[in-house]
Amino acid sequence: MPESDRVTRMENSEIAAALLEIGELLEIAGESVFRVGAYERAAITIRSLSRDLGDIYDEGSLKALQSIGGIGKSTAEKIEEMLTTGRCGYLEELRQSLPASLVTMIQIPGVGPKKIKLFYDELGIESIDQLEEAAKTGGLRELKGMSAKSEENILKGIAAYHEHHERILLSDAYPLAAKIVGELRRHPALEQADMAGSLRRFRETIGDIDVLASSAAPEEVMDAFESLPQVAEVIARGATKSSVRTRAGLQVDLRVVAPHEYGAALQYFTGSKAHNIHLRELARKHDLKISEYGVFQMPAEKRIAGATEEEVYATLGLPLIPAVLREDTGEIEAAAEGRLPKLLGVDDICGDLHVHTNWSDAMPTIEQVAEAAIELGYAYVAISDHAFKLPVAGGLTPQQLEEQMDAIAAANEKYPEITILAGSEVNIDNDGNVDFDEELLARLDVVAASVHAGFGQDRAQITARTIGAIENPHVEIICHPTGRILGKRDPFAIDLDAVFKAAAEHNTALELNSFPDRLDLKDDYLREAKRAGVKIAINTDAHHAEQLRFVEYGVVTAQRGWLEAEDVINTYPLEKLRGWLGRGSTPSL
DNA sequence: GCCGTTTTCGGCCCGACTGTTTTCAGTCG
Repeated sequence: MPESDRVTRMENSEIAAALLEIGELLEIAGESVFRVGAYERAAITIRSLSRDLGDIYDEGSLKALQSIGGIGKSTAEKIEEMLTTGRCGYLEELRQSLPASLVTMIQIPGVGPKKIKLFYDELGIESIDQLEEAAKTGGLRELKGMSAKSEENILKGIAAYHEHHERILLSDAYPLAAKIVGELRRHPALEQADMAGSLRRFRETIGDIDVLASSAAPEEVMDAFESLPQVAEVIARGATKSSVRTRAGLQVDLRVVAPHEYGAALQYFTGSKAHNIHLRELARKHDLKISEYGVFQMPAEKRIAGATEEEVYATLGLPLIPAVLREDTGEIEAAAEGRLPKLLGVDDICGDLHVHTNWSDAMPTIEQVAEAAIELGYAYVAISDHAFKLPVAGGLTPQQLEEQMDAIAAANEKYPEITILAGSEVNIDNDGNVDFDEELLARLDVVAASVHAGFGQDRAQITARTIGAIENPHVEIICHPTGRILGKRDPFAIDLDAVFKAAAEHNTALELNSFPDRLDLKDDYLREAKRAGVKIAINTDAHHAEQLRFVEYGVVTAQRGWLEAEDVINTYPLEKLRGWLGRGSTPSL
């Protein structure tokens, strides 16, 4: 296919969005929940693909599309239409019968497809603003099943939507959740408490915080929970469950169960939804029923497990599946076949290969970086400041880089307990070349290269640039390969498949940037990279000494990508790392 | 709409809470 056509071709994210919208419109129209769910599942699957649907289609046409799990004939045909024409006739038809703006109302807490349909049919309401107006003027209470109370709740839901309809970063949610769990654990009536939900799975963004507790006195625990200083409002309260909204606008759900049910509840409450559905389907085939209360032998409903998660999985003949893997992307099959990965941990990390100092745009001195790295128990840390073609970040000139190498040599004298590596984060220009001449690059311990400009370039160009850097024998790591910033900037249109292939061939590592709003490469892509034989470097890109601790977010993301220690070059001891870098064992002084 | 070690048709995970319901629908996770 000529490049000019390729540029206009719909991308995975656009196709996924179209399928999701189809599902949402069908849901509002009152279609079967299974049909709706099929579109939703297809959209989720497509979002997690690292390969472009266009490439898959070019290679194997409709049949290749259908070989993707959850995509059948009908969806494959719609994808084909979108790829070849850039349009989806079925979606356009649906938009004729129902206004597309209705789908945004699904995001209002407490408002679902049935009510949206009701408001549209009876009152012609098509937008959140119109709904708000109707609720304020008492226009909804006349409708069947509605009252003044319902209007009040809808207004609350709209306020919550405006305040907080985007997911928040893992790094924002985690400390808050840890504090809440910590406070609950101090309560005398409490037996156990843990985070659950997407937070326990360490997803990169979090919709709400789920907390699970066990106690013989649930009322007391829920009272204590609702009295926490962070709580602004109690949304719902039942016998076992309490939902609150924090002052920051975040919803926190607490579920309190009996101690003997804790494992089943933790399993259920951790999710993901798709993992649980798959697990429960599997259970049914074994004449078992899994719920948050336990595992039951059917049809007698005899309870056979539930105190621990291990027990729950064991009833299906499975080992405990780590929470980070529970996304129904093959972990249940892998567990059954005894091939779950041996996930790496923070303790496996021996050093950080991408840290900035006050020589360029960051705060800490070389010495402060060294001390922070020593505190983390690292064997090495690489100073990789910006290079001169990025003047906005105070990039180092060749002269300054040489001076910095001397300063690093001096710091190595001062801190014998750690090896400070001389590195650089060079810029990949439009032709795939990088800063500094070969002689200078060769004298460094490690060179990392990044795309820092031209994010909007087309796929061919941005891919070619990156591959140019991968092929450069002096470049060992490609930093933040997709350039995304969560909530701010989309990934650029890079062909990761081609990048993985080149990186594997030239033995160039790709970075997992641990900055909480980057996490780039992301989990799904890490897994694809591993399959392609690519090595990963889990770096922080720290600009403050404290940010070296962001490595924890990188490690959990790596776990979600099924990575093992051997896949990650900075789990290697110094000599092995030097061997991999191919720069010999003589420090560059 | 998808899918198949009971099926190419007939299923599709399971339960809590709210509000307005006198037995349940809608929403949520």
